[in-house]
Amino acid sequence: MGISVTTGEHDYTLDSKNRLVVPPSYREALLRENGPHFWITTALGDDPCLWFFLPSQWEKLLEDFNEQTRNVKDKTEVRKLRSQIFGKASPVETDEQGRILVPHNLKEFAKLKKDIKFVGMGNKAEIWDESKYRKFESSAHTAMTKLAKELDL
Amino acid sequence: MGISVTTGEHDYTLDSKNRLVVPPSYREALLRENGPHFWITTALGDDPCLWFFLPSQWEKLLEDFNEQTRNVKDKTEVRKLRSQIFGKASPVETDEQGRILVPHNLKEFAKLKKDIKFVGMGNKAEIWDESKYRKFESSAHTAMTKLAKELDL
DNA sequence: TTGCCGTGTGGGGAATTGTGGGAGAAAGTG
DNA sequence: CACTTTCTCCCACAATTCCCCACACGGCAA
Repeated sequence: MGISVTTGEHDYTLDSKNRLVVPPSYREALLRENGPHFWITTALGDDPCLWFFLPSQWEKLLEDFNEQTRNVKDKTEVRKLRSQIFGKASPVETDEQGRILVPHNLKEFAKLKKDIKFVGMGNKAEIWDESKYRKFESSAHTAMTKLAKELDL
Repeated sequence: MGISVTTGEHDYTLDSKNRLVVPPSYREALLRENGPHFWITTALGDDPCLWFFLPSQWEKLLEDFNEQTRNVKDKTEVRKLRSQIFGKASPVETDEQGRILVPHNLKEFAKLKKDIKFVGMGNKAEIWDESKYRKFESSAHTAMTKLAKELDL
């Protein structure tokens, strides 16, 4: 399946009505999947960004989650995790101009201002406030440089 | 099977007459199911919140309950659980503005004040007092971060 | 060049949604 | 019985959301 679709950086602006353009390649991919809508949610790690999925990518995430939590004995823990995944996620459709509406709580979570980075990651996309992304990128770069030295590549 | 309906966080206020708005997507789902009403009851486990169901979700809960308690030896415990879930359950209809009336005992159980979080969980929704939910959320988030690393998401 | 199309950005206005309150009906109380 | 309280069915209204339309810009083909 086309990993080529979900790569690359895209610069957009979040307007006063919280609308955000989805890259054309994603819209085409949605059509190819006959999907009804995208999925958007908070990042599950430590990064203050949002995750954005095609239907197939979202299904995959759910499968992985079910797989991983299948043999957890204490189901209250699993319920907590469910609340993180489902509780934050929203299905989003594009308008005629190819824009989605970013839910308030997600905009809040990722501290999105006006300038937005849309970053393809293969199995998902990430949505970043542009200034936050620059900081993250540079720190990621130094960490990577460090690792590169140790790896003797 | 539209799991897509019951997701996301929704902020509402419980008014002086114990009325609470149901998110529009749930109302639409009820119409699609030709259902007469929603179901509301106390949560199982330790969480001081309410559970809220579409008719189809309620049916599913019934089945799952019977299924999973079939080979429990101590039937007294099963009866207690059953009365906990089904005994306190109420069918609830929306008024013209899309609000349900929260039963006294349930409001009491979940310690609901004014600010309410309505949280979709895929197979149900949870109704939380907003301040209680914030605490629960932070503990859930750390658990999720841990899992995210293990899952390599 | 000129015209056309896809794309990104903005805005107006109608429709929906969320919140509150009033008046009468029903139910509980002395 | 009278009287108070609680419900229930309305109505009102502000805020938000949704559905269009407008337009600038750039690539591309005739």
